[in-house]
Amino acid sequence: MLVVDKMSRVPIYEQIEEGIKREIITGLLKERDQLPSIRELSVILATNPNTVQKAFMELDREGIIISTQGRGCFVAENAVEKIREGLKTKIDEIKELATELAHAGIEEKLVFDAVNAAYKTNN
Amino acid sequence: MLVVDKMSRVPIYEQIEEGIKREIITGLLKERDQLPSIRELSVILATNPNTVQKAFMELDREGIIISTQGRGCFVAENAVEKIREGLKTKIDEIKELATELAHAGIEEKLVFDAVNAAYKTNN
DNA sequence: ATAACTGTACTATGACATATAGTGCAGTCA
DNA sequence: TGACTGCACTATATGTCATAGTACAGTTAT
Repeated sequence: MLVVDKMSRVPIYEQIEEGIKREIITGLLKERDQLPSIRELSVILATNPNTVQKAFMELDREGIIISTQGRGCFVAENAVEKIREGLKTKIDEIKELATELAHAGIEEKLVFDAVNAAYKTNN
Repeated sequence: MLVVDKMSRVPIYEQIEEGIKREIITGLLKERDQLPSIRELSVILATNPNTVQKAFMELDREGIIISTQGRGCFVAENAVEKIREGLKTKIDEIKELATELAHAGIEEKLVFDAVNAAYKTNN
């Protein structure tokens, strides 16, 4: 279920983006599926339509959803692949964090364990 | 050498914080060393003294530096340890990122390789 | 004591991002 | 035609960040 945390420091529109991506990745939303309308989702999430629109515009720009005036928004054909490509930048983020930890003298094993734990509990 | 990127989305005061921490971790700044004064550093970095002050206040709050009125700011006795403690939260960040990658079906090996590369180039 | 340095504490301002509110227009479809 | 859709605006409020300036208090060397 898609939820947003208004207390979070990460912008609501980004939370919506990530939430949609997650639902697509987990298969809760399938390719070609229709998304709830902007107005509808804004009611569900208790946010402003403009905020949802911003999230959808970004997803459209990334080619993850296709929005057409009058019809609605749909999950793109190759959405999963697109999301996976985007996620690879997260590997760079991990690399950056790992570099800091290496500098700080944190043992590599601790980092490996963390990664392993993440993968063990999500298969 | 401590530098700040004014174009970055990460606040200058945070960049200064991280920069000081890095200089301490790498041994460029040793415990009990005196830091440049707020005004001096603001000139070096071409920023506002208030921005440097904000960074120093935070570092003082974390117990990484000791600032005393009239004397200056000094690297705390156990600064390295304090920084290392703080860095362990970065492991959690890695864990979170790895979880997303796991969900997305990115192979664990790619993540391991990234971590390994980070450690290989920083020993 | 004085001067010159320190950190610290304010106020004020501007820039910017985020979120909200409201209105209107154009496309789609039953 | 009517009810929905996305989309494009303007306007406003808020919060964070950075800058600018002033002032005060503590330390140190002279």
